[in-house]
Amino acid sequence: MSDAPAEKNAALMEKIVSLCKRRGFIFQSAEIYGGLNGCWDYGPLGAELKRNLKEYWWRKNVQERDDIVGLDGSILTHQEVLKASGHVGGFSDPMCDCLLSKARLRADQIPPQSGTVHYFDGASHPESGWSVSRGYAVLAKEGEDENKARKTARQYYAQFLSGKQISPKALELVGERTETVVDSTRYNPENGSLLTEPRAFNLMFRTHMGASAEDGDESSVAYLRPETAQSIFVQFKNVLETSRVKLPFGIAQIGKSFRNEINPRNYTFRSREFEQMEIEFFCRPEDGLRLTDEWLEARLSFYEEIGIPRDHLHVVDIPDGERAFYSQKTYDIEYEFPFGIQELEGIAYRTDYDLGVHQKGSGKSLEYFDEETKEKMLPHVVEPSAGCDRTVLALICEAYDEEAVTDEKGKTDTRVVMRFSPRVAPVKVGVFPLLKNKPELVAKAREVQRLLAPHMTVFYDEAAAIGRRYRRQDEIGTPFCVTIDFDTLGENGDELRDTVTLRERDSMEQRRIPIAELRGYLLDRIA
RNA sequence: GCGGGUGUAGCUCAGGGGUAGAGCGCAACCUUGCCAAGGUUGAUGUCGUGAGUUCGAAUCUCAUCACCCGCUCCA
Repeated sequence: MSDAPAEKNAALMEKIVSLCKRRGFIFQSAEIYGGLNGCWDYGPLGAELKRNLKEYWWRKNVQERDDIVGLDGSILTHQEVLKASGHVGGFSDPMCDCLLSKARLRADQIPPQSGTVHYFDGASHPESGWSVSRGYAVLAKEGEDENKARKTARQYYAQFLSGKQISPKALELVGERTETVVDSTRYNPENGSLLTEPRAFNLMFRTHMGASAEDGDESSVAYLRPETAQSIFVQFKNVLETSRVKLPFGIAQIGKSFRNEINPRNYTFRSREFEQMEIEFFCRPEDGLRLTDEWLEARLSFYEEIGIPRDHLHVVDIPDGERAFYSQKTYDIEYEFPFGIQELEGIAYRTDYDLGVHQKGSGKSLEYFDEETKEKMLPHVVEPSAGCDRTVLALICEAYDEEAVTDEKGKTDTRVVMRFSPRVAPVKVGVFPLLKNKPELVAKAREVQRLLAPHMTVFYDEAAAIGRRYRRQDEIGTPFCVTIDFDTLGENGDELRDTVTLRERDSMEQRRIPIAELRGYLLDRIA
């Protein structure tokens, strides 16, 4: 694969990041203090965009359905919840790094090895007077040449030469001694090099409840939730008893989750603090697989409705062996980001695993009683789990467009347009007086602003030339602009009195519309 | 976590041991006029942060933080 498209995409991503900052969509968290790794803040426009996404998701999935109810659970999570769910035990993998090759290995996957360990204190190069003092060890497996271990050690010490023209072969090893070991996992099977101590990568944020809790007080430990799903399972019984819902039904939640990602990357895509939009849809076991397919379709339609076309999405049917052990079916919905095809949402049929572990963990029955069949059963669950910030980023990437426009004089320039669906666009309409030094125009424009503001996000702008104001709105994706001119005031006849210019973002076309029709016209197009 | 790169005005970037630069943008004013128009005026920086070297550091050295690329990781 040529790297030209990759460079082009990196440049595109940089333009998007730059626009997001310049126009107030996304800022780096704590920027004036040097930034906080993996954390981002949404500026005025980003906040509107994200709210529009969340509100539309909630409206479609909760308010417009009678089989899904909402929940807003606490972020601080009881440690027993996450022990039962498997996060406390299974959410951290001890890792070792090879001191020589820098390869990273899972500590629990290193095969035990036996042989002779050669320890060294350091190395020197007598001719130049260079030396390094640093402990190191190499395992020579049974039957292996011990000179190979020394060669490996010289390669290790050679990395400290920092640019000096000295061959590793010319290094003298210092303080060699040997020891026989059996079934050690401290050495890289590939090259015998010593590994770093295994370090646990706990991906959960741990904290202590209570202002006077001590760090060592295990009973005070709580976690910031790594997913919103757990509070849904834990509150399953309460929702069931208070909502009069019957299978199949869902519980939906939008909220922040936290994961100590080893390496946050790709702008807001992999953040340490992020927002999820999750549904746990409970059902009978026999309906699980069918509902998983239905949810996939429903979710693909949703993305289409917010302006992400289906042909920019990829559905991955996660094969056997790659799914979580409790899942019988998992689809990933991926989007073509400039930095690669990456996951937006996972739709997983999780069987009765979650309710099962919490029933066991809490000792409380989470069974559902079916009035018709008189049977008690543990519901299965299908989980459409969407990344809110990832979807916002996808909306931004999808909307970004550069268009060459040629004016009457034949001069060409580039118009940057965020082609947001009007449904999610942070600002719905810009309202401008043609000239700001004419009080009548300003007064009329303010009147139009007041007329529309209760119904949609309006941006009033009187600064600079009218063309510039249009372009400014293009860059933040405002789908419509309204300009009040002297015709509006009736200077050119009663026919045009109280009409305005309505300019459409994508086509740049203008039409004349009476102020009285404005509200209805716009509302029809932004719903 | 490793390797490489970057960090100077809101943005894009130039500069380089001796008073901080450009373009664009931004703000104000003028213009009866609709696609980044023209004119006049103006503001903006701990040169990422901290230490060291130096008479003097944005510039050299070290550390640190953040971002980007590649590995790695991603229940």
